[in-house]
Amino acid sequence: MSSQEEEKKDKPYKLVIDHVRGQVLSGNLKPGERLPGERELAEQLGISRNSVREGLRILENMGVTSSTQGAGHYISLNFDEPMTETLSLIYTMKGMGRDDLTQFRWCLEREAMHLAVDYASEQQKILIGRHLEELLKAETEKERYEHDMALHMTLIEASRNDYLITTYRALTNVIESYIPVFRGKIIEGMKSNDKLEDAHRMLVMGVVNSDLRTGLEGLNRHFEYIRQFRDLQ
Amino acid sequence: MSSQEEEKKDKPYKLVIDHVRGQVLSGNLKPGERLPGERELAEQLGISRNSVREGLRILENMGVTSSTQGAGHYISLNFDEPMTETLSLIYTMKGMGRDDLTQFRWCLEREAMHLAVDYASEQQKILIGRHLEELLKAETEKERYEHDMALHMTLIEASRNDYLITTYRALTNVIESYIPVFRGKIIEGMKSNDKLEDAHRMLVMGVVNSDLRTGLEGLNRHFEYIRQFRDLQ
DNA sequence: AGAAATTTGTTCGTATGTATA
DNA sequence: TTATACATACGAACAAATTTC
Repeated sequence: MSSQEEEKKDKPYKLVIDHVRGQVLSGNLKPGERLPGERELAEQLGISRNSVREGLRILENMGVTSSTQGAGHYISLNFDEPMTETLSLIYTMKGMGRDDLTQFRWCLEREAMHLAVDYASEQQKILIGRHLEELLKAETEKERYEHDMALHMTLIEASRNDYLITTYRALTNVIESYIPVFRGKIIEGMKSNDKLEDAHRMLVMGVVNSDLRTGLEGLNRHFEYIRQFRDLQ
Repeated sequence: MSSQEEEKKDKPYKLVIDHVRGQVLSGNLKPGERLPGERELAEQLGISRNSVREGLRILENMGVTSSTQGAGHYISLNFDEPMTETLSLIYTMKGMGRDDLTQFRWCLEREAMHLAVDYASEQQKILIGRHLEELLKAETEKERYEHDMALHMTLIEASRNDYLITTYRALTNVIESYIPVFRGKIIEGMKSNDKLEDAHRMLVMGVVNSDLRTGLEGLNRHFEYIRQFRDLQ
């Protein structure tokens, strides 16, 4: 017998997710507000408390809700971190290629540069300049890596586009999982290479001076340089 | 008292996620392969079966694993759909703005165009052409919307960049949740507007003829047109 | 301040349907 | 067909933290 055309009875835990999503989207449930108790939800949805918990765990893991023992479940106020973790786990699990990742980063940073020259705050301009200084005088691999990442992240944040920022954060997490591979190739190369330093200088100068042309040129040099290492691989 | 510096005892369900992630990343567990039974996992990790289930549910929801009653849990072979749902739920819940969304789509499609003129397969060229035809002769709002989406999705897929494709798929889902709002404004406007039709024609022509300049021009006209509706809002 | 009630955290037990040999 | 292993789902119990009175 075919078992495909049966009525698809959604699994109980999905009821919870849909219910909460609906409440949030309808504005009925706002950030910071408390959800009904697990037992009450179970009764409302006609499922067991265990199933309710499975659904709530998923929401918690995505960063939509957070729970405190003894208190209850709440709609999250700031759920960047768990969201980033979930996103990056998804990307990582899919096992996508590094070339695609680099290409995608390039794309996002280019867009960010377009926006950053218009929207970067004074504070962000100062910050990205500081990251550049730190990067140039860094002495250990780890320092270089961290200031490099911080510099690029500041560029992205200066775009003030939430999708851009969120997506890039997740990519950064994915890169971390590649580090054992990347480091030996790219970071080591960064050590004594003037080209990369110049690229970073131009990139930052573009943001600070709202000079799109210079910023994009720096970005291009930066990724052209990285691309070399791909070709050697 | 500060409660930040306590030993962070990971919640039981996180042990499951980390365990599976580790097994997948180490190559010890490959797509299609079966996980240990829930009871066995519970014993291995020293937690209860219910906690194991919570962790597995999260992985299932992200599309990393799938389970069949009676058989067991397996590493997914193709987990695009659940992954997309999770991604879009995250985006939706974060409640990001529509302007940011449009800006981000523009960015992704521009990059896709750059790649598509080089990498689009013959089949994809035929497909995107067909979507254009269908779009031009569509009569209902729903038809127009669906062919429009399919056309843009084909462009993205022609880029052959997994990150681009995955991210855009999620965005498409987010858009669906905006439809009640969008439809009255944009789709209605599409009905009798030649500018948008021309934009789509140029866009497709660019992909089919590997003509980057034309493709980008079509893309720009397309999004410039959409931008109008933002300003009116 | 303290006790009681409420709520989540975690586990165990059990009944049921499904897949597989 | 039968037997076994397994996931599914529910219910109950106790621990731990919080809130409330």
